[in-house]
Amino acid sequence: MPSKPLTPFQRESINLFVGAFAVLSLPRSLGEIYGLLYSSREPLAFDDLVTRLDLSKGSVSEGLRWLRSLGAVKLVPVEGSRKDHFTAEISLRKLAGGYLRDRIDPYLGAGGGRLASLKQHIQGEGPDAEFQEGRVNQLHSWHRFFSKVLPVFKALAGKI
Amino acid sequence: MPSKPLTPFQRESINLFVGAFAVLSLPRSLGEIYGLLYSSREPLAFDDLVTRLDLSKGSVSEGLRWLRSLGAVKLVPVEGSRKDHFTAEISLRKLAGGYLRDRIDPYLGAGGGRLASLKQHIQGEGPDAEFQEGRVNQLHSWHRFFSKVLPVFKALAGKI
DNA sequence: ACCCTTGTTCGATTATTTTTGAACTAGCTG
DNA sequence: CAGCTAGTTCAAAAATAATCGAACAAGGGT
Repeated sequence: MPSKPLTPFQRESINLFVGAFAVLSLPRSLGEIYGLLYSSREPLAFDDLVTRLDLSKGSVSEGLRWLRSLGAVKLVPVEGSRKDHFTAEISLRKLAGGYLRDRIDPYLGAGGGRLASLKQHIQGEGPDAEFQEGRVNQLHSWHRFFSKVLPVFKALAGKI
Repeated sequence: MPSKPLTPFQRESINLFVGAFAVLSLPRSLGEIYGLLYSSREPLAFDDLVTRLDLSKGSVSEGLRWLRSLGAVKLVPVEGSRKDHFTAEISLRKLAGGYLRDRIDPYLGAGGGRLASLKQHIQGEGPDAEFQEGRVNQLHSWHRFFSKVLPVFKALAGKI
């Protein structure tokens, strides 16, 4: 029995975020949780999420863990309740920043090492070796590009 | 029987691209195909990909279709062969542009409509309605942000 | 016209990811 | 301390996605 049915505004918001999360290949349950929190004025308790979204406790627990580690959801204390309550983080800086930090930065960070290793494996003579060097150089310039652009992106997101 | 074993340089390149594709949650086979083409000086025929990567014809066919539709791989004519031959597109502008065009732009493009629809569903009185309007306004500003920043990103990628 | 060779399509299979649910831990509360 | 309530964990189930492979076009070449 859903304790309190979702409002149309909440349902639409949830759809919108489910879609946005899907663009990043993230599971539906994350979009639902974030979407409901985003469209709710009051912080919601753990089991509001379970009952109103009709998800299992397990999904909500893991979903919240993921969203919190990203910085997309905050735990807020609620007067007179010992339940955990949550709200959506609505700073684009933190949302986008968290995603980039968790998913992109690690790969980019390891990129330098990977490129050095790739360079080790250049082999052959003449045109072959030159071709391979050209590729490695290009990968370096891609790496530099992303290393410069992503921080700028984060900074711009902070202006919103 | 693998016709011609992969060179260490090719194996490393493939790993690198498998990882990069994984960051975007794209399947391993796409990374393998792109990685091998990227690290091969000569265009490769369809069944070079099949035998050297040990993938099925089906996977290679669908993988190439996907990569081509993105603009990441080009079909090139090869003198005296009626087989299709392929090379990697190495312009970052085209790679990133193709990905954004296919995966992000459609969502962003539909975003305007979705937001208008969300606005329709605002309901309630006083603080509730104000809260919901606030959310819709914020979503609009996020939408504007991405609509401005992504083209700039594409333009910058063209400089590489 | 009839074979090859080349590549595509698409249902079946396999692998991976997501979700569930039940057992468990933590720690308040009376 | 016993009994609740709140939330986590993790193995199993369900759902989804990726890959395979056999049947099928398309279009030369002889």
